[in-house]
Amino acid sequence: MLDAALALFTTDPTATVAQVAQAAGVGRVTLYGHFPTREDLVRAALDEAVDRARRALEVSGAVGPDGAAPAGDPLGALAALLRAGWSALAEGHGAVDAACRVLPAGEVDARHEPVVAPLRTVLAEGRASGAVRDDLGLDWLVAAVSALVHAAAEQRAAGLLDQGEATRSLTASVLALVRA
Amino acid sequence: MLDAALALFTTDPTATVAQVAQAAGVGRVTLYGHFPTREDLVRAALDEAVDRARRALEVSGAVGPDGAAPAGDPLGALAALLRAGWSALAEGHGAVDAACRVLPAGEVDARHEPVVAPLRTVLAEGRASGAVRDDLGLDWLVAAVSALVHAAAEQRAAGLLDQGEATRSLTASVLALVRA
DNA sequence: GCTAACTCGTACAGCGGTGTTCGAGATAGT
DNA sequence: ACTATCTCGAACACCGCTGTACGAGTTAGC
Repeated sequence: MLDAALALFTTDPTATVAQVAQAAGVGRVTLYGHFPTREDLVRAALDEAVDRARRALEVSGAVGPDGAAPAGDPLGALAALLRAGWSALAEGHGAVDAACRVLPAGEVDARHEPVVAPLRTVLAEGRASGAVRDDLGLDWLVAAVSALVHAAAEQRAAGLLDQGEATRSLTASVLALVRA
Repeated sequence: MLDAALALFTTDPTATVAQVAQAAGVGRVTLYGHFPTREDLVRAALDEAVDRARRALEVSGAVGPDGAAPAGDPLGALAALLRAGWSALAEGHGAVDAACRVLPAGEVDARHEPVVAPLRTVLAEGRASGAVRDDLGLDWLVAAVSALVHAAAEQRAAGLLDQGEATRSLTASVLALVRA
C-alpha cells in the first residue's frame, strides 16, 4: 500500500485517499482501517520514504549505521552519498511534498532528519578538513543541496533528464557549490 | 487587491478566495466581480508578480528593455541580476507556488518566461565567452539557479536568513555553481 | 435629485473530499 | 464446521470551497 502511495504522491502530491486506494488495488474503507486519517497515511508514506533512503545509504556503505561517513575524503563521500541516495530520494520526494502540505513544517523537518543528518555531517567534516567552503552557513549549504536534489528530481520526473544525466548534473553542481 | 493576494500567497499558496478578500479588506463577492474565478485571480497574481520582477530588473539596469544584459562581464551581470531581482523574486515566489497548483505546468512556465529569459540569456552569453561552465545543460543550469533562488526565498520567509545574508549566500552559491 | 456604477452581507446550490456505518462476503486458524 | 479477522461496495452525514443570486447601501457625476 505504501508502495502505491509513494508512487502516486511522486506524480501528484495532492492525491486523495480514494486515488491511493485505487492505485493500491484496495478498497477505500480497508485503507482507512490501516490509517485512521489521511494525515496518518501521509505521515506513514513519509516515514517509509525516509527509511528507504536511509537503508539505501547504509547498504551502499556511503554512511555507517551510526550515520557517520567514511573519513579521509569528504568530497568523495558527498558524491557517494548523492550517487547512492539519489534514486531513493527521487522516489520519496513526492511524499515529502505531500507531507509539506498537511503536516506542520517542524514535524516534516523532524521526520526528514535521518536522511538530512548524513548530509550535514559530511559537510561539517568537509569544512573541518578545509575541503568545503566555510564562508557560508552550514544550514544554508544543507538547504541549497536539498534544493538541488529536489530540482533534479523534478527535472527527471518531467522527463527533461534521464537517470544518468540527472545524477551527473546533480553531483557536478553540488560539488561546485560546496567546494572550498 | 493583488497586493494582498501576493502577500498572502507568499505565506500560504493555498489561500482561498475568502481569505484573499479578507486580507484585501474587500467583500468576497466584490473580488469575484474583478476575477470571475479563483483561477483567474491566481493567474493575475502571477502576472503581477512577474511584471514587478521584470520592472525591478529594468530600473536597476541589470537588463535592458529588450532583455539583453550589458556585455563584457557575464558573471558580474549575473550577480547584478540576482541582487536586483532578489526581493521581487522573493515576494513573488508564493504566487508562482500557488499557480503551480492550479494551472498546467506549461502555462505557468510560459508566464514565468519574462523573468527567466534574462537569466537564460546571461548564462548563454557566459558560456559563449567561456566564463560559465559548458559541461552541463543550459536548461539544467537555469533550473538549478531557480531552485537556489527558491530555497533562499524559503529560508528568508522562515526567518533563518535575513535579507543581506540571503543575498550574499545566494549570489556566492550561484556563482560557484555556474563558474567555468 | 437622479442615475449609474460600485460596493456590501447574506444566502443559496453544487461539488468533492473526509471519515463513518452497515451488511455481506472471503479467508485462515482450530 | 465454526469462528475471528480481514476484506469489500454502497451509502451516509459533515465540512469547506466555489460560484451565483438577491436586495440594499454607498459614492460620484450631471
